[in-house]
Amino acid sequence: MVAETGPVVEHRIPLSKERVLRAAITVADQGGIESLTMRKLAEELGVEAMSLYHHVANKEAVLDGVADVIVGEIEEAAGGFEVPDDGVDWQSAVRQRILTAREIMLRHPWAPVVFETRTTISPILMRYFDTLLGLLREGGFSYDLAHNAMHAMGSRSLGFSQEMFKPDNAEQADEDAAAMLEQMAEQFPYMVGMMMEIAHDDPDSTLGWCDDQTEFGFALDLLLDGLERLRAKA
Amino acid sequence: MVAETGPVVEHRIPLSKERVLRAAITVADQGGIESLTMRKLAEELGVEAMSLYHHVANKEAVLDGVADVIVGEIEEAAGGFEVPDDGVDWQSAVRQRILTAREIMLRHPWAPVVFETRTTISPILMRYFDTLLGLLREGGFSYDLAHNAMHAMGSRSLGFSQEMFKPDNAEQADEDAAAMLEQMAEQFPYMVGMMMEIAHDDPDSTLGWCDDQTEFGFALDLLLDGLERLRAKA
DNA sequence: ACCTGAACACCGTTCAAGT
DNA sequence: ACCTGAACACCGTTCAAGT
Repeated sequence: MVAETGPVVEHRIPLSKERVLRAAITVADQGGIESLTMRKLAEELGVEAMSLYHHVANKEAVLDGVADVIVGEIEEAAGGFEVPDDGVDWQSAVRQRILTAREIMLRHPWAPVVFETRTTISPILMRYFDTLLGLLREGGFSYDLAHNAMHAMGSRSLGFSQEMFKPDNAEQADEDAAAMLEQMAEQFPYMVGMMMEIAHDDPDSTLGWCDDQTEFGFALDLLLDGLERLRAKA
Repeated sequence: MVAETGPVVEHRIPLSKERVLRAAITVADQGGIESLTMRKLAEELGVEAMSLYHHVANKEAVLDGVADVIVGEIEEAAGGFEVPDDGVDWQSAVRQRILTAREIMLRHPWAPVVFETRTTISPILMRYFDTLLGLLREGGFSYDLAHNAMHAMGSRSLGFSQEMFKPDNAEQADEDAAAMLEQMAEQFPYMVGMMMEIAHDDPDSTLGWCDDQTEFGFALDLLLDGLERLRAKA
């Protein structure tokens, strides 16, 4: 009883939806999204799993909330979701906004699967898309072309890289790539040819791990340049 | 004992990895990927869950196998993964191959999440990408530009649509959209403006449900046209 | 009011045992 | 050899009970 007043006070920070969502992001950042269980989340908060249900309806609500917090991080990093109403260079404005979103997503590599599994679009996420659409409109797009543009950007507009080859282990990827070079030249001639040329041009490059930032920028600008051409032509 | 010879024979079709994977695809097609559990899969095969482990190492191996079967379906639909070695119109060849992949993916809407959660690239999937790369090379791409092109296409090269707005319930989406039009004009001005124009131009269109095929084609051709421009300039 | 212990219905998977 | 029953360690979630 005597020693209880000290440390016990720390445990008395009351639970709240805010704290639960923040803790969920911490757990996912540290152990990946598959490590985010209600029990683990409770442990992170020094509480029993069942206590969480007084602040969130269920696990889906946790994931909904986590997605919203992340959009909030994007909004903060972007300095708000404002749409300047004249003299916008739409292309650099859209590029900047998407690259900001990407920065946040890089901090939370598990975030894309959370967004992809949401079944409704929350108000703040809708606000993100509305202002992105606004940048296109104020930049001279018709609604029809802007509509097509939003679909063409797809999840890339939230900073998702959409890569098919994304090893979670770069060393393993390099080993795999090296094994391919040795054994599979006749099975995958073009892949092997490409890797050999990359290795020749830049001997220090890792074979299995491309420069994500460069590749993301290439794809984004390819889209934006194509859209600008269509806008100017219309 | 007397009546056993008849129906029992049906149950004697021996289990095999092939049958397990086919059944897994059937279960996922019918109930979605979240309904694919080892117990459900066993039930589909008229067997106990534990029997599956004599033919597949674990659930991850089931998902690996399912992904391979789907790439096999693409290969069959494409008439093989050949790369004609001269006189290729790369743009229509690549477009055709990707649209074929998309046809298969539309039959298995759950497939993208299966591919996205694989941690290794299987030989047949590598073969798909190798021949796609081959189409670019034979169409006049440098390895460097072809490399960038593969990254820019990303998961779209397997027919994934990468849409952010994909309601699993079109009616619900329409209700949501209608609610937005009424209540949220000042909160999402550009979205509301876009929807009102679409509704005006095509009064029969559902607000929440766009023409996926048109949107996919628009995005794909935007990419392919941009790549052709870069190829011709180089 | 906020938190909890025990329990339930599900998972994937192991193991020893059946034919 | 192929299949199974019982069990284990995990899930998300409910409910009645505690303070």
